[in-house]
Amino acid sequence: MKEKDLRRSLSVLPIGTVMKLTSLTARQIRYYEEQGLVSPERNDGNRRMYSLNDIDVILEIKDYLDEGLNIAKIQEIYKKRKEDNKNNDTKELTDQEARKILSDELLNIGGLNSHDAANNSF
Amino acid sequence: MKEKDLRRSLSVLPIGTVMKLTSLTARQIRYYEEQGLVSPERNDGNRRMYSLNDIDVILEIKDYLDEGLNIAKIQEIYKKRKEDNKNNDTKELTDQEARKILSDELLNIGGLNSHDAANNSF
DNA sequence: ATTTAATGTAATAACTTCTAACATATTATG
DNA sequence: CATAATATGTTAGAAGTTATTACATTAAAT
Repeated sequence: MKEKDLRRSLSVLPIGTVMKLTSLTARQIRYYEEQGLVSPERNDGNRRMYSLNDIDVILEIKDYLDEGLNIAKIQEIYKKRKEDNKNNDTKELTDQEARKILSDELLNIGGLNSHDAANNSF
Repeated sequence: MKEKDLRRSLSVLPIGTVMKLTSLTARQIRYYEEQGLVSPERNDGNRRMYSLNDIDVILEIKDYLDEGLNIAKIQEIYKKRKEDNKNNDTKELTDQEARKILSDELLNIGGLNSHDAANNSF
């Protein structure tokens, strides 16, 4: 399920959309970024562009805050989570996976646009 | 597979994103709309907002044009397709489906925002 | 009583999109 | 061939959206 991951990490949503999807204000969303909890990409005009993964993170932050955690605690959670992932990333990448990745890279030279992009369902 | 359909029909992408994703100009994208081939929603500020389904349609239009079809032909294709769907929509909705829909409606009172929305993966 | 944390608000600049109109290039048709 | 139609380009001005920065405010912690 590689394409799904791709989809979910495409940065295509402007902050206004994120506001609607999360019921947060722009101020809040930017503040969480300021605190290192999200890192949206920027388009050529310096506008923040969010991915579905970003949305998930933001909704999670919202939940934690609703539960009474403060930003500092949430930062700890994410730091810990990142370390846990480190202990997986290196192990996960082997054999079949490596072949798959190589193959994907070869197939995707030229970027998102060939006709196949359509059938990727985005 | 109801949530996926929901996701795919959420109108959250501004035209700039659609341009990047399709390699088309704003002029082209608006022209296809003018010709009745796509119907993006509008946000409160009258900006077009596209869904993933819209993107698929637009990419399909692009393909047809590349293959040498003109807009008129493409319009016919979509008209025919719409009629075919009519002969399914009424048949498809039965039994299990109906129960599922009812249940979904009950669970979703209040809209997109409750905590569950996060776990819906958007 | 203060400080800190999270969010609100305001101002200004820059970016993005909208509509409408006219231009152009390519294809179709008499 | 000449003309009409199709698809797209370009431009201009208005309006919507987002960015940054700074100051204000409310609630919680010390």
